[in-house]
Amino acid sequence: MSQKPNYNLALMGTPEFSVPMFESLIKDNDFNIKAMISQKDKPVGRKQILTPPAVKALANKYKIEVKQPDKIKDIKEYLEDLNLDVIIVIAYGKILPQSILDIPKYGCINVHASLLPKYRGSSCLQAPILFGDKKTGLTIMKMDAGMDTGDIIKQFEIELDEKETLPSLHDKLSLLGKENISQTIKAYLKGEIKAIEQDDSQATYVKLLKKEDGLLDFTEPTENIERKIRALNPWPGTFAFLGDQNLKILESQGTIETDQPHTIGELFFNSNKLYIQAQDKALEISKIQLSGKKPIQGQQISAGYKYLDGKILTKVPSSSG
RNA sequence: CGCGGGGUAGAGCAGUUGGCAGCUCGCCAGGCCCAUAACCUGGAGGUCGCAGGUUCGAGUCCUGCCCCCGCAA
Repeated sequence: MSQKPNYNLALMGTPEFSVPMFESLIKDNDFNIKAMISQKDKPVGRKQILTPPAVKALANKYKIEVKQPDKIKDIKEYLEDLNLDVIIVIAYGKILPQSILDIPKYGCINVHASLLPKYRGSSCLQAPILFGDKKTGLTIMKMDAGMDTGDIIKQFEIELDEKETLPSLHDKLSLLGKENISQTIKAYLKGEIKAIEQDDSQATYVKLLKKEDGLLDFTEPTENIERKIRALNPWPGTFAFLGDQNLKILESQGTIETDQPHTIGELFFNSNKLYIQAQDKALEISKIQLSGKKPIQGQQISAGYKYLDGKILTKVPSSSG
């Protein structure tokens, strides 16, 4: 097995999601990883500490050269000199121009966390939870100049759990990719798999999520709110306003039919559990965080926050608590 | 010096104009019950983040420091 690697690769990616898949490619002796390309270090947290992207630690571990260009075009010549067979792109965060896509001999291959052509775009992990889908998956595809429009090499499906959350789905798909990426790409490069065009008529798009997408509207059905809480935590988070302060709702449990009338958006306790009244039913809230406080859950809520009983959550801050 | 909230019993919180440190839960012991996350009785558990200052007296007022968190990114 002391063969020389068959293919020269460059890896492009940024967050934790890419790491297991990249590591699996790095460990494969058929691949020679020439470089890793990632977004620049970003300021993070209250103190704006410059933090490197997750893949950078991986690159350092395996002594792979890392480039973090302002603009991808800045490293065009660098990439051309690497004599690449293929570039693997996983959650890089930017759209690649045709001039870059053309560099590797076999083009660029992308791993996208949805069953394309469904959920093209940025929030493909959140979307299936948000819409209550039964299944989602990974698409490995050949990239073209459009956003997630390239020909499909192979897809892998998974079932969504009823309690699926963003982190749990993230980990499942990341692991699924880790197990399959290496052989799928090799099979494609050897010509054993033929990429198939996407059916554009079936395409749907999901936008990049913003902070305000996490604002909860209790005039919606309970079911929607419950999904939203599972789909949007920890980022961008789900919240509403309690007076002028921000109340994060981090986890919910089951729903109950309310015999007593409650106002929409009203918090109340029932058997020491906290509920929020939505359009049709009330939703049990099992983990919350108030501004300036740590997240608390379960019994601790009724222990210290009994005063929340009867308070109304609103979509806009108001001066009176 | 970006804005703001906070550190009090194992956990979550309250503590008015300075005057014996409290609440809910948990924990320990006992009781009740066919039974229980229910209920009753009793109990343990605190250097009130750290240091200094004002005062007859500081959780509370003043100064400095450490730590945690929300907004913003």
